[in-house]
Amino acid sequence: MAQNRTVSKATEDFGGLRMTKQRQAVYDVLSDLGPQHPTAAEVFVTAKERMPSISLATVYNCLEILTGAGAIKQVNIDREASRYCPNLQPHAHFYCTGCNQVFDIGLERGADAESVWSLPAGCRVEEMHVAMRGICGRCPNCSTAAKS
Amino acid sequence: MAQNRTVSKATEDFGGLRMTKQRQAVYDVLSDLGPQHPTAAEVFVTAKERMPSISLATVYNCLEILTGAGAIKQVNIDREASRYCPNLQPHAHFYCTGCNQVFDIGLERGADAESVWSLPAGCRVEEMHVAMRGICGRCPNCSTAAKS
DNA sequence: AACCTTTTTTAGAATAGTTCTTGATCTAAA
DNA sequence: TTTAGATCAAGAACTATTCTAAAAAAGGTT
Repeated sequence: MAQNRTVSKATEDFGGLRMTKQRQAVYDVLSDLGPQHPTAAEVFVTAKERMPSISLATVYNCLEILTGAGAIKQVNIDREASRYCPNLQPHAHFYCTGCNQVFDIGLERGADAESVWSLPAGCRVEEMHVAMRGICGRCPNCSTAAKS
Repeated sequence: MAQNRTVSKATEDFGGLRMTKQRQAVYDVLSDLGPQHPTAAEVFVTAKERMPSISLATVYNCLEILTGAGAIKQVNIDREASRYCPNLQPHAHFYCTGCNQVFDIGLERGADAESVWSLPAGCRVEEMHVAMRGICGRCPNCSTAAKS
C-alpha cells in the first residue's frame, strides 16, 4: 500500500505549508493507515503512540490545515465522524454496512463523474463528493450477504 | 413547485406507515419548503407555527420515520446539519457557497451515475449520495463570482 | 363507553464530534 | 538575542442529534 508515495512523503511540500513535527506526524499516520480511512480519534491514538505529547485538538488542527492545503481529503459519510484519506486521485467512497469499512473506488477508464449530471448553465463545480453504501462482498460476512 | 405532488400529498401512503398528525405536518412542511432543503430545526420552526404543541424531538422522530419509510430523503453535505428533501427521483445536490443554498441536480437523459465508477465484482450498492460544492451562477452574488 | 395494550409525543437530559479559548511554547526573522 | 507571529496543549464550550421517562393518544376488545 502507498508504494510510490512512501519515498516522498517525508519531504512533500504542499503550497508553502510549514511542516511542523505534529503535522508531519499526522500526515505520516494517515499515509500509513491510508486505506483504513481513519477518523480524527483514530489518527490521534496512533499519533500519540509516536509522539506522546500530541493533543487531540492538535490532530484536529493538523487535519484541517492539511485538508486546506490539499494534502489530504476529508471524507464525510452521513453524519458519522469525519474520516481522512491521503488519496488525492479523484475517487468515490464505498461504505460497507457489512464490515463497517470504507473503500476507495476509482473512476472507470476515461469516465467523468460530473458529466452524468445535468448541471444548469453557469454552474461551476469546485468539489464533488460521491459516497455509496452497501455490501462489499469481500469479507466472509459480506460475501454471504451479497448472495441473498 | 411540487405541482403534481400537492394533490396527493395529504393522502399518500408509505408502506403502511401510520400517518399521525405530527408526521403529516412534518411531511407537509417539507413538501411546501421542498426546494429549500430545510434542516430539522427549520422544519421545526414552520411546523410549530402550524401545530404549536409539536416538539423538536418529534420533528426529528418524524423525519427519521419518514426517511425510513422512503417518503423523504435525508441529505448530508459535509458535517453540516442534515437537510431533508421530498424529491424521490435520483438526483445529486449542489451546495452553492455563494448563496448558501442547496439545489437538486437531475441525471442527464439516459445516464447512470453508478456506471462511471469502477466497482469491484461482488460489490452491491444500496444507496448513493452525490454532493457538489461550488458557485451556482443564478443569484447576483453568484453570477459575478462565476465570471472570474 | 370502559378497559387494556401499544404506539407516539413531549420535554429535558445526555452524548459525540468538533471547535473555541487561553496561556505556553516554538520558530523565523531582524 | 529579542521580538512578533505561528503553533500547540488542555480543557471548556458548542451544536446537532439521540436518549429517557412519563404523559397522551390511538387502537382493539369486551
